[in-house]
Amino acid sequence: MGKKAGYHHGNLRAALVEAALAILEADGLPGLTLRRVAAQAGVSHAAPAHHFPNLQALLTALATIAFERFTQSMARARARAKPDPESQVRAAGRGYLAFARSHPALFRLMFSAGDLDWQDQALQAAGAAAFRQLQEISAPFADLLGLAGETDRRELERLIWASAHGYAHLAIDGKMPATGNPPDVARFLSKR
Amino acid sequence: MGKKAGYHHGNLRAALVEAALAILEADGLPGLTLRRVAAQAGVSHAAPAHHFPNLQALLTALATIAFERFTQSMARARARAKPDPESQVRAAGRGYLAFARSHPALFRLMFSAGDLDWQDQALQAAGAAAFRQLQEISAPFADLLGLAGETDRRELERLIWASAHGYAHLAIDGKMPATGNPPDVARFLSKR
DNA sequence: AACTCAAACTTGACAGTGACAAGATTCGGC
DNA sequence: GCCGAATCTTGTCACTGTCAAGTTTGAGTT
Repeated sequence: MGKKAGYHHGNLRAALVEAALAILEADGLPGLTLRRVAAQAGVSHAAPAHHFPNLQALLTALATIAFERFTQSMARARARAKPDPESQVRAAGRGYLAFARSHPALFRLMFSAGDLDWQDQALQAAGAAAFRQLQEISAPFADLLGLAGETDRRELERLIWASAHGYAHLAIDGKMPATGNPPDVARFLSKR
Repeated sequence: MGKKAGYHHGNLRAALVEAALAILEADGLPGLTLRRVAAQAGVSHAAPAHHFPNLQALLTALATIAFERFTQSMARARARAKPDPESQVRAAGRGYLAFARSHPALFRLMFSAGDLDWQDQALQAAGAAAFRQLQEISAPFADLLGLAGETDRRELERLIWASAHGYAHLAIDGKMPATGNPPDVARFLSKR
């Protein structure tokens, strides 16, 4: 509905983000330059400056979107799974990995060192929402394991996050199988 | 002795690597440029080309050294620890994390996506040696857990690697506590 | 309905990057 | 002692992000 109207002037910001996402999918992070983004959006090389003061700001906007989709990927997987703690942990892990595998460049961007502005409110919120998914599946699982102490529960949370994150990272770097499920933390931790 | 002799002509390759390591520690990956490396080594901007055909080759050499030090970090930690499987797993995890925390830029470089030439023999060897450390601690621990099937043993190996890797990555990104130990996989897996 | 003015966009420039092409230099082997 | 070849320098190119100016456009006010 009509938000696309007006090109010479229009909703450039959204067009830039869309163009950047397309380039990212096609050529990865190194292929993403402000000038290419501008060109693909049909504007001059300095046009983005009015919507994003610098490259980091554009990357931050992209990462924010990425975190939102990432959260959705975990939420979708969880919704399809059974509600018991073990299944939920497994599902979140699959959602984590699925996003990384289908959008490796976005995933790398989300966790790239200094390229992002973590002072940005929207990015912080999107990141926190993603982390909340992990807290939501971790707590019931800690109960199942009978972990009472806060320290133990936090440690379990970190272990679940770290293993999912590490596996995803190694997988998109070709160090883990390109298909198949991640190691089943839930099974290893609960059985026996 | 005296390998340093001769400067106008000399052992430039080693000097370049040393300069690059210094810059990496000081300013991180984005601060590392061929021209700065050349300047710090006291040669012209095009001098590195004869020793490293392109930037990727230099980064690959750096990553190779990084993997060697990384392996040593794990080996040192293991040597200081008791020989039982649990302690060895814990120690390797600490060594993994210790290296990442004290050389974050090198660690990131080692696992940076397309910046490295994994066809390079030296890099492959150094990477394999590091991975071997994980296999060495994983096998006895699998025995301890009574895992017989090859699939299960491989899955455990991957879980240990992934959790160590993920925690290290998240730690140097500020998403995990800056000090303290990683989650104790060995304890979670064996107790109860 | 005309006018103003700020926002959006363009053009142009600058320092810095990696890579390449030629030249200059210096060392090692005969 | 001298010649060839490896090493290093100088110069240049296309490309990058960022800034400083101009130019266009559209929305709000009177």
